[in-house]
Amino acid sequence: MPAAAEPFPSAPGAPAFSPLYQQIKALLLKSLSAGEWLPGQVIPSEIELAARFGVSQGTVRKAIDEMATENVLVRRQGKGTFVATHAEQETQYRFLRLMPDDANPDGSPPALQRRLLDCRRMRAPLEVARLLALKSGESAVQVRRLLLAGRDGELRPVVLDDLWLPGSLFKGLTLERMMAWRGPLYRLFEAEFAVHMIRAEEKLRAVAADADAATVLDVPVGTPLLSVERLSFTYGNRPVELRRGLYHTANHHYRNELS
Amino acid sequence: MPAAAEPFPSAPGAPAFSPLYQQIKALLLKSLSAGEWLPGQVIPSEIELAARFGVSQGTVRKAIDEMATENVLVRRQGKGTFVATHAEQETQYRFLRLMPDDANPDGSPPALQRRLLDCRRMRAPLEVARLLALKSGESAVQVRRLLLAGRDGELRPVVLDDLWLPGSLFKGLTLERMMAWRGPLYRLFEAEFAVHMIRAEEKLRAVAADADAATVLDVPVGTPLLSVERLSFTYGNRPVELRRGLYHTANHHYRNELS
DNA sequence: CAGTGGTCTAGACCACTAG
DNA sequence: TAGTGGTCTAGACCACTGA
Repeated sequence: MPAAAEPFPSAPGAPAFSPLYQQIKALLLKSLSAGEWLPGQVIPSEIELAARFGVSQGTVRKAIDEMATENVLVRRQGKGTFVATHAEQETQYRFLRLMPDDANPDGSPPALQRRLLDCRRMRAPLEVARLLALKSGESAVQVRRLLLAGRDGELRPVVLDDLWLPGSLFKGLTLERMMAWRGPLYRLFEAEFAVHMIRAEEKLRAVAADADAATVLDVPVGTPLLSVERLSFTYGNRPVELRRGLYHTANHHYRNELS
Repeated sequence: MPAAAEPFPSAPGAPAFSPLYQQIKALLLKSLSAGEWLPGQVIPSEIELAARFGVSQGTVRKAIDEMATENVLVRRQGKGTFVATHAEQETQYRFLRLMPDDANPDGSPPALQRRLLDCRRMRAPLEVARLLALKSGESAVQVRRLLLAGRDGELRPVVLDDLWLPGSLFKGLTLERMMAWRGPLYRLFEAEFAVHMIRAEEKLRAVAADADAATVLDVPVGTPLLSVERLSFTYGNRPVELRRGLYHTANHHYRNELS
């Protein structure tokens, strides 16, 4: 048995009186945000972690259990515990709650096509800077894109998204880079910019399509659209993306579960 | 120690090969739906339950843990484990995600007033019967009500709700009964009709206000409204309420968390 | 087959609540 | 003080994966 770390008689920088498994959880999150284990990769086994931290396997297990229910880690029996990613095909878009009206619950993924419209760097607008916790004057990357659904072979626009990202974190991000990418944008962000979205808060509203949105979404001006304002966070509750989506909900809806 | 039940070598009606704690969970749910413990009441201690079911405390604990994260039970250290209810003031409306735009996250409750508009019994419309799993021709109760928010002392309508309930479950439900009730409707349903909503599925859309909704909500015809269609379930995944809400989202929004 | 997570147990001690 | 849930441990065995 290695000369494992002390069971934290007085934890380093931690709240000092939190349960052991919470301290373990914090340490695991630290390793995750430090990039010790990348999205999609296995983390060490429970036994190894228990030895490393000098606690019992049960305590490590409880820490991992919580992180698994938070969708930060994914357990796979017989294989190991993995860092959650936005790459898995089962949940094509992990954060997109849009469903076709005719889909059976928990059925097939929406199967959407993406069309990138714009990507530019700018000084972050005041509101964007505030929500992303940027200093005034810092740069932001703005991306505009469209999602289209196949309707009897013909594609119809369904979602118009405007994204703002902290310029400092997304240095090499260009339209070309995104156009060449297959798969979810969040996966690109993980792979190329080491920015991993783990949580998001959304505010939903009904709004009327303005001239701009109406043109892009191919609907009459004034059409009711579902406005979805999303603030996404990475490890440590750091906001790293602001997104405003306009959903045309004629043949789709936003699905939610309450309990 | 009582002559506790066998550890279910071959479970009675259960899936037979599920983990013990899942069987315990099923048994607890059976007791809950049978009304052995009512919303707001304490259930027996973990030690008692362990004895009753003939398993270890840890196994009961794991069953209760899951039911607590599903918001079916609520643990309170030092006091016991309680059946969840819609009565608690902290979560005034447990299933209502509406928030004032100016509220700080996780802040004060919306503080809404209720105005009941209508309550009638009828043969369930086809679509309602289908979603509530009623036989054709069965009766349903329809309720229409308004929620209003205080805007500088003056009340403005924010939500128009239409509810459909299975007539067989809500025999004595009248407009007068509801008007006399203080507190959430779901609490009334628990207390008077033994119907406890534990889970719901919602479908959200943006729609234009028709003449009817426009009048009641005091907005121009065509105003974009957030349509929230909710199907609520009680124990055993039994659908017991269909609700269609129209939210005026000029000064409020629907808040959601993703992970 | 070895290694992983998943289940289950038994027992110790802590933290909180209430009489 | 007694009773509750909360934490932590150590060890046994099972179920699944992949070489």
